[in-house]
Amino acid sequence: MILFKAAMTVRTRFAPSPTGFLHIGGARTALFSWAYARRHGGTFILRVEDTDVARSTPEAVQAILDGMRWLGLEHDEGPFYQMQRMERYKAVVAQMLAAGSAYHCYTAPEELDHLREDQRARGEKPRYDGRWRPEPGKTLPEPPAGVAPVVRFRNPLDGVVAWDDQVKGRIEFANAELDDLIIARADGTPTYNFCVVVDDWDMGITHVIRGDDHVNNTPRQINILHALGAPVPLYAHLSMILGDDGQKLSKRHGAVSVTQYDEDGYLPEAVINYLGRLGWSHGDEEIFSREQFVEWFGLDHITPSAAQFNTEKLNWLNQHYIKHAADAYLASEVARRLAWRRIDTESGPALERVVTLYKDRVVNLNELADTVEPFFVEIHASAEMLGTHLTADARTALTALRSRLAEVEWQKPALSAAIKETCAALGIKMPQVAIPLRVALLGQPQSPSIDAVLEVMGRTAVLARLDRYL
RNA sequence: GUCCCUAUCGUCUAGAGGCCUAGGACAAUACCCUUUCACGGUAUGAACCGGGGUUCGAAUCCCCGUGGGGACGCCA
Repeated sequence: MILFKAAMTVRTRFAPSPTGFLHIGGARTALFSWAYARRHGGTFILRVEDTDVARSTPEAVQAILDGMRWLGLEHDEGPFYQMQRMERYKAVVAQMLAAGSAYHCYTAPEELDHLREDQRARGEKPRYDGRWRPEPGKTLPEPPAGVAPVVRFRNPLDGVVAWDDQVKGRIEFANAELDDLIIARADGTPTYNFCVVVDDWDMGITHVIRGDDHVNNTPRQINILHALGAPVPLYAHLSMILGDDGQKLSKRHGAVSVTQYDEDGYLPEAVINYLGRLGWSHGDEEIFSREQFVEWFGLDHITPSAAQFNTEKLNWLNQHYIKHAADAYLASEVARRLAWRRIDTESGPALERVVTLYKDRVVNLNELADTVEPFFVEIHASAEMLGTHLTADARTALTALRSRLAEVEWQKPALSAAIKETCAALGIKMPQVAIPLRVALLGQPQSPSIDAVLEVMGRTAVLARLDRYL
């Protein structure tokens, strides 16, 4: 059987409006759209919905692009900017006006406000009453002089609009619930619901994957598509992501940029994995790479209900990815972070070796940078720490150890033996020398295996640091 | 108010009428490992919102409540 591949090619899009950074909810929507296109060998399109001139900014566009790049969600086409497609929208509006599927409305905004107030007072759903809608046999009011009209879509009066939502199942709306929405403002600029329809049509979008706050827009968009004689794409509405506290995420409450996760020490692999698992599942699978996710991803098995963000689980994944990351990769991440602190990692022990020591002991990259830092800067234990750990007995032990360290072969087994011999000679236990040694070298009583620390730090640095206290 | 969506452990979820004594993961607790702190391992507690149906049988299907969310803009 021969299939028309071109006709079946999946085309998805991510269409953020540049009024702020890319937050976690938008990132998941982008991830799912991207993954769906990748899964089916399709095309992923980035479209910037910047028709709200008052609130859109170039900085926000850049922030979104940065977020996408950090997550590794590369688009195949675009970014397209709606502001650059004005001519096309205006042409379609003119076409609809000519065809009678849209009409001019001269109702002033204040009049609309009154109308809505009255309707609410009566317990009705606020909506435009169709006073300028042309009907056979109906006499329209005389257009007021000097008033620029808006253009409204002539929505069907009865019947239902329905679609099989790919995540929520069949959804139906009675046309009677829908009013005639404005598709072009008085100044001639088109509005959101209209631009989306024209763009999705022009760009050949086959699957609209977006946030579930758009469910109510869908029937209107479908009606416009019908009026235009355009094909109706498949819709998949993703439920929202709630904050860690179960509250809705908003700019004022909890919403942060995905790039903030970078600054906070998260690996993009961990964020992708976490987001992929939030609201989607593949049986009991918890840990999967970006590639594995793409291979498994589908629109079925997406949860229709809202999900609460859980930082603990993200941390767990981040820890996992750090533990399993290549040392060179980790070293470059840590170097970048230490550079933020103006710490030079070029001199001193090989960063990769230090990172190896700590990678399975931390949950994020900043913490890794914290633990690695003492290897590259002169650190001094606090007076309290010294008082507690560098007692007279401890100094005696360290002095004894120092003479062995001065000549021992600088390899873990020999270093370990030197410590054990010192303990045996003095009749003390391991911790009695290992802990003061940690404090002297790193300024803190915990560290990985002390022999490993010695080996990586190097003889010169170890002896120099010890001598400060002996 | 009206319309739309939604409901399994604290959290993310598995579950497509019998496989469910409801599984996994995070988190929690306990123990083990250990030169410290972690890591790791083992174990334990923890859920089908309520009420009606349908059916021999319901976490799964239907209806009604209730809770939660979204929308009702010349915002997107």
